[in-house]
Amino acid sequence: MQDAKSVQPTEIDMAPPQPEEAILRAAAFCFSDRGFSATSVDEVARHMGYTKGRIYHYFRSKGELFIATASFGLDRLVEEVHAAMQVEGTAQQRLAAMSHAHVLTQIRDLPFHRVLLQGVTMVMRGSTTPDERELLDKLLARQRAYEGIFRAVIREGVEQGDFRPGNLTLITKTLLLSLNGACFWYSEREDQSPEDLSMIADHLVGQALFGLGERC
Amino acid sequence: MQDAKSVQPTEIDMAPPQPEEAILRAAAFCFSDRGFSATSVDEVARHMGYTKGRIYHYFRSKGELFIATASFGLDRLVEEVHAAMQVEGTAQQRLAAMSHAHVLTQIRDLPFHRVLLQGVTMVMRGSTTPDERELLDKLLARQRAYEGIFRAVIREGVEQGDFRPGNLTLITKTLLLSLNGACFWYSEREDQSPEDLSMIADHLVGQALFGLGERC
DNA sequence: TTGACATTATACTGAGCAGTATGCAACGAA
DNA sequence: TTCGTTGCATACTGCTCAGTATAATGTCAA
Repeated sequence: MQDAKSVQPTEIDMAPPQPEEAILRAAAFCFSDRGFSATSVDEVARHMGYTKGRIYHYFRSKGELFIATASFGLDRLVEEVHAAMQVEGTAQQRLAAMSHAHVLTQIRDLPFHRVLLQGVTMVMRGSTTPDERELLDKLLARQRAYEGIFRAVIREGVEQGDFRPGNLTLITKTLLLSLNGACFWYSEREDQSPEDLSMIADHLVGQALFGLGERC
Repeated sequence: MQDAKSVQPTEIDMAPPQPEEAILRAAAFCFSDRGFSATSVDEVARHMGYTKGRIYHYFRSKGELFIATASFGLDRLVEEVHAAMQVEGTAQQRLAAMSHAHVLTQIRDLPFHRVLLQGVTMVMRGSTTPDERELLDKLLARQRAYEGIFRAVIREGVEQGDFRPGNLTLITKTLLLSLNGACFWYSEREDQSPEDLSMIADHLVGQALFGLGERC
């Protein structure tokens, strides 16, 4: 019927066409649920209704799978926040837009972002191959760069008198931690309409930005 | 020389007199460093220069050890914050004192509090004996109660017009998460004099309380 | 001195798991 | 049709680890 070949399936449809992404989703679910060490590769495979062979066909090790999963989450954040920071306005307004995008992106694909936070740093001490080590370093560098985007905008806001001055690193880290709240306490319960989610995001952004001492 | 028996060794001296506490400290270090699942009981024992036998003499399982470790941290928080909330003054002043105590207590025994946060909830899904389950439930209940103390004071502050109103649960969770920042990014580097620590605590408390919209 | 109990080490067992080897089916190209 | 290649499943291996059994040592009381 449809010419399946002509339409490169770029985005997420009902069934993920790329096996890689299906694996990543299963991995995100399991890793975020039980942690890296407590999750077995067999478990991830079973969660998709497949077996280990499939995973090791696409990923070289459990560690690589973990890093790829976290990386996937970070990709989404970078995309969305980069888009959001293009809005015109004061540093404060841009920071608000970025924060909003950050929270909404996180909530949309919560498992990935839980994995990303789950101590990419802590979880994989030692016991990593050089290959994994390299991937991990790249991921950490990108994470720092992501944080740097926020820091730059905050600095601008401080210089423009929108925010009160202070230790920029501490300010940034505290802001982002507040924004990450959903990763810690959010659980998809009954209702949770898109409006609810937006409300939660509004609240988080509001309290986090208030913490910067905006427009007082 | 000294009559060792007459002086019940209540507090932490150079060498912890209670084997339980020595074990808890080693466990806190290891668990916070590599996570629950990735830490073996042998590792904890080696970290003290002892062997597994010692640990299993005092704790019935690895899970119980983990819960006891987290519990120990929570005990300290409850003690200190209860003391701090006795200060006279507005709700805002009491909350500030409590927050300060919270942060300083955390930094003083960081490994314990990292364990406490390390997803007491997430880390131990399934695979727990009924005994462990019961201990875990008690711990979680106490954790909720601890959060409740903060919520009560915040509510009071809102009623007195010190803080802007909003979803009390979200406000409380965001406040505490901000205060917990040190558990995520603090690393004991070179200097770190008591003054530095106090400065960090001041900053965290300041930004977190500002987020409540105090005295605007 | 003896016996009961507390404390710790050592040795062992069984289970779970990461990673590998191999086989097999489907598919496209020659 | 045949052959190579991709995409998986199945079976196996070696290791790590929680928990246990046992023994050795110390301590205190009678």
